[in-house]
Amino acid sequence: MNPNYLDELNERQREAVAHINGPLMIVAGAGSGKTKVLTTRIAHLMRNGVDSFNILALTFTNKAAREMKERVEKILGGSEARNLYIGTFHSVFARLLRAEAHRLGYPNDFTIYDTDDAKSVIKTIINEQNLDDKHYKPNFVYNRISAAKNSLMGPEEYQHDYYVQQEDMRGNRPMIGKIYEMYAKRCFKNGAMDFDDLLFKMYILLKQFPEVLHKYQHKFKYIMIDEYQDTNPAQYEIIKLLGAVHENICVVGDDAQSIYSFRGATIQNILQFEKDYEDVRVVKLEQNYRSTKSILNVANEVIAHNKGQIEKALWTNNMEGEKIKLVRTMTDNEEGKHVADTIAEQKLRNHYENRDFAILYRTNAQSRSFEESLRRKAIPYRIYGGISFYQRKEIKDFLAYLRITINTRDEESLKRIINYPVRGIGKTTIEKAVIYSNEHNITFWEVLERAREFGFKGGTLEAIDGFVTMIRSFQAIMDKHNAYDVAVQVGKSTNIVKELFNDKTTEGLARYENIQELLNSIKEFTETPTEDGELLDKSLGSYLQQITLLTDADQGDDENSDVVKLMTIHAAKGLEFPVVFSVGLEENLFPSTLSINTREELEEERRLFYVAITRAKSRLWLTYANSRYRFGSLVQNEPSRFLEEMPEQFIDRSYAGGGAMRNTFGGGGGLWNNGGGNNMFDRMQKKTPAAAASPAARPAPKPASAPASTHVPSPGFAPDDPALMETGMEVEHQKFGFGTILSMEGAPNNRIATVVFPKGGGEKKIMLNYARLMIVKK
DNA sequence: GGGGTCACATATGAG
DNA sequence: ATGTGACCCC
Repeated sequence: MNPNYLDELNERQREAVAHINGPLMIVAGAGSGKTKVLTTRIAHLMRNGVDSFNILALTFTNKAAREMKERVEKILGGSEARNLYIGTFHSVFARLLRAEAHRLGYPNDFTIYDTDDAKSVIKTIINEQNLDDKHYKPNFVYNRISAAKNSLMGPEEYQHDYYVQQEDMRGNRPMIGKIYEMYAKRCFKNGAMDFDDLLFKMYILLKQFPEVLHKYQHKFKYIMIDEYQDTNPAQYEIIKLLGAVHENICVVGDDAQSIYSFRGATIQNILQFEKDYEDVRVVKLEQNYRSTKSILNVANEVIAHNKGQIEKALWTNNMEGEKIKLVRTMTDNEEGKHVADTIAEQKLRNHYENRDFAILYRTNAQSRSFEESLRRKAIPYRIYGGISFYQRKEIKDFLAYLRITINTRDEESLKRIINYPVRGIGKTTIEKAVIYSNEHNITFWEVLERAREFGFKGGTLEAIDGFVTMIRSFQAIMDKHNAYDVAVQVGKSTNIVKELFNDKTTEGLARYENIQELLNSIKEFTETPTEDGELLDKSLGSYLQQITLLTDADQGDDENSDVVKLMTIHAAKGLEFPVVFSVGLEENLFPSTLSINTREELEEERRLFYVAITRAKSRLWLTYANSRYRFGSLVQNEPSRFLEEMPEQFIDRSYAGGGAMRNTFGGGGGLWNNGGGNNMFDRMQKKTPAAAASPAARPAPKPASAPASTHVPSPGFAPDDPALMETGMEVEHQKFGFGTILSMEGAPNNRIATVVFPKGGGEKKIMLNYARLMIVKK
């Protein structure tokens, strides 16, 4: 380690790094070298005799954790760094829970449910309870439950909390407490925890088992928390418990960047930190190393509109830089076009590369117009966020096999795949099994294991037994081999890989590629050394545990790819880019209609805008459109109120036609007459590139979906009796054409044939009772 | 089972 | 505009 590492820091940074014992709060403004301070501090602790095993550092994103790990490794070397506990709240707690789960009655290889899994369970319960899912929307119920857990409120407390009950009564949803209770029971029965449980159960574990608390209090003598302004009450209490003995808690945060209240975060945690502990040392990092003076001045003035902040003054030695460019366009499509044009122009003029640009928006749905315009100009880009790879159906299906192999209690996964690929276990069978499992208070899986005992017969029994045998064979592999070996076998035994390979439609091809990508990533997992302390555990269990906690943003972000980045502002927190486009600055969109009802909500939107501005290093564009498509119809929006909060001298409005001023007269339809009476608009419109050149206003036509191979039935086509069909026969189908029966399954009176149609899309499962097949050759 | 049609809701943000 | 869930047919 460079012995002069302290010299590379400014005075404030050094003060923070050098503080070893006792509570410390680092108020770190945007771009003030926060990560550098955190990593250097870890090195400094160790240099002063702290054992690497005793340090815990918690972040919010995998990305932040990875960056911290890498930088600490660079300072310390890999072997020492490996002992540190650095990770996200969720992943670290998942790991600790995995070690202690048995105390809570959970299997150690418990399954982690993502949001979709959780909502699916909730939906099942709502239906079981015969509640109207239009009124009890799974999404809404999920959010209530999530909020409860984040405030450490269990089902009991929820149902007895006066205030909460009042709220549910007002919305006429008195059953949410009951649903919560059943949901918690179901998750427990399934051996599953959702994201919020990783915090909630962690708290319960520490609270109920003093010996566990004691153990970790003494293990983690030094605790560091990144993005402290985004912690929720559950995280807050856990930190408090863990740090209670040594009080060596170092929190780093910026109240101006608190943007996660929807996840239960309370800005109060950081505002109150000084009152939580005795003798809190507060260090403020106020020098910004990232942005130009123009950018920083605009950011500072915007955020000054919020009340009740920790007092600080962010400044920079960087040069003044260009003014912030404000752009108005007519529609969202023109907005996209303008941004793409500007990127092309800036690449030429200022020698930027694609990777220097980021387009930041308020909602994921806004990405579309930018994708189109970038594609049309052949500018490579990548979208972060949105539907994650792991949420794709085929991926979830495949993972469900792996999950079941690890944890047979997981009914959610079991139901997903019990009849995928089709094996003749239909709705009736599943419903029966659910009833038996409830009656005998055993798991769904146990019903399947004892299928004969429960009276399943014939083809159904055969199918169930076959399924059970197959899963057991996976378990046998799992006991001796790594995650990849199991996955390969799953692909083979279930026929999923082959089936997708034979599907030659565009979607089928994409699905096949996704599965291949999944298999590759599992392979990669087993072949690269694990970074976090859990050394070289390449088991299936270890793989599954981390996979659910990955986000799209964590996927192969290779530094070499030269692409424009598109993401939400939330996803951009903690990142920086030479050139930023903050787009869609319109009322109803940013600030969002859903977040302007209270001062707190509006202030959070403003902080979000602040985050957007402060991502930019040297150039910043702010854009908005007069009208945009929403739900297929055009809606008009006024410019965002935030645009009025910026200091004029740092803003270049020449592309905005003065339209940034809101209509102060309150007259209807003022969009075209506003701007405080200036007549710039007509002149400026002509200068707008978007208005000047649009030779091809039509979007490129979408590629026609793969032409379905249309089969014309033979002249004398007449379906034959299903009872006559046997394996090996050649048959004709009205649509799929000629094919050969490969195999048969299912009960005698409900047989399912696997038929390969060389010209009709490969292998198909055909239910003989319904499909009309003609025997061509026996 | 699977493919088609139609109605309908749907979209803040994310581990 | 796009995705889904219910419903119907073969």
